[in-house]
Amino acid sequence: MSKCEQCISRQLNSMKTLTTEELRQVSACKSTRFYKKGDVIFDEGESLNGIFCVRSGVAKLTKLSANGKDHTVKLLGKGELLGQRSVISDERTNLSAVAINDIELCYVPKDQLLTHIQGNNAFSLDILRNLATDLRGAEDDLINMAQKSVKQRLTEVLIYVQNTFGHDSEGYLSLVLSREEYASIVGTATESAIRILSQFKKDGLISTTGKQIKIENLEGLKRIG
Amino acid sequence: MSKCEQCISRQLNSMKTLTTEELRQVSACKSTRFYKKGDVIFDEGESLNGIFCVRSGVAKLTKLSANGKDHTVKLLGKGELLGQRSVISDERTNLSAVAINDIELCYVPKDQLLTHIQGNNAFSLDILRNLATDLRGAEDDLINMAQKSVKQRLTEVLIYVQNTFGHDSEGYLSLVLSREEYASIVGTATESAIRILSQFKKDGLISTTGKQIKIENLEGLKRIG
DNA sequence: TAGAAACTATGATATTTGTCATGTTTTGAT
DNA sequence: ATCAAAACATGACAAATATCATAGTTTCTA
Repeated sequence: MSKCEQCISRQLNSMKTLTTEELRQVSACKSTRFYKKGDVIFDEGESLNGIFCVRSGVAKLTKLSANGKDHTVKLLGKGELLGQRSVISDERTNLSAVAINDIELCYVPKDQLLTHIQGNNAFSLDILRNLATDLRGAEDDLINMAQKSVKQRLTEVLIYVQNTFGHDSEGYLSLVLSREEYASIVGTATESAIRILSQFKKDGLISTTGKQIKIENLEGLKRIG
Repeated sequence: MSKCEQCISRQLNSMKTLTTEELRQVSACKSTRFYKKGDVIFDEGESLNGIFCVRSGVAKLTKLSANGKDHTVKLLGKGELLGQRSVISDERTNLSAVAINDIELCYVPKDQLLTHIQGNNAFSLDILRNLATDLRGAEDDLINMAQKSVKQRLTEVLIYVQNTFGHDSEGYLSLVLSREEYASIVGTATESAIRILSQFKKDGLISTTGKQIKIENLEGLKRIG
């Protein structure tokens, strides 16, 4: 099995502050897990005994609402950690994690995380900073949700997906999401998301080939947000 | 000036994990500040050189939107800390803090906070847990905003205000907010908030005397949320 | 305590968004 | 390659919410 010491993802999160010896310990007890598109990694209300680090693929954090739909709170790509919040505050998860495409995760047991938080101040400080940043992001999202229209929010998500996950040589967004998934992120009805994307096509802001989306006029989109 | 060692508010936040000696240090360099209703404690985009701890009164964190209205993200009462997020991640604030009524705050310089985070593991772990809890709260709020109606959100805010800040002997909510402030918390137009509260009155769920609000039928309200 | 300013109230109307229905296209498994 | 399932598309309509206008009430201050 591959070792944490050589893992590139590590550079992207708090693990980068661990010492060689600490990394060796993590490496020794971590396990790698594979999930297919649509697989549930953990469910809302579960107690986690460890955290997950994304090696490849993309996951989403979602919450089921009263009316049966679910809302996507966050997308997570390479290097990002799942479940650290629940493990740190020792609560059950308030969100489910689902694989958006085939995904490879490293699972690190809870006690490893907690031990190094206790023992390595740089590590805990880095996690502290990450949480602070996440919190700021959540506040910003909340305000967006409260103050912006569905069209504006969808625009921002398109730009975010391009910036975060990139596009292929032809310009199509590398991360392919269904209209339903876009709706779940934006917090609207699937039909509304479809309608707005159709309008964007007519306006020449985007083009599509099946589920694939290509941003044709980034500046035009930005003008909406 | 009063000392931190005897401060009751301390019990309510991470300061409770500081040692006697650490508390003495904090106490030695803290200052107490008074603000009147409506005063700005700090502004969106400011760099903070310290954090604030609420001794008495209530503050709100708000963000100005493009259309000139502002959205209230959080209310803060006795013992709660303002600005810790910005100080920890060493970023400018993304929110403004405003006094909702006359308020007394303790100001603790940044370096005190950071020194004790570095030096006292229990302290930094407690702040970590608090941030994790705040993050969960922000995620829950985001989902509420996305999935619930204005009426449901307003109901929840009324119940929250009663549970958090209590009511007087006659049952009126101790924290008096204008309809505009309720609208800003809920994320709606002031007229919508007024209309819904009027409806609640007609339905016997609440009663009002001027700006004062009294919950008459808690169960009825809960049935809406 | 009078008067101004702020706040509350409510109607009329416009806009945004959601829901339901129905048909077409794309995708993926055999 | 074919077929069923999933996803996309669009119209018609309903519901929720915002906006504008206007008037009454409360609060605060001089």
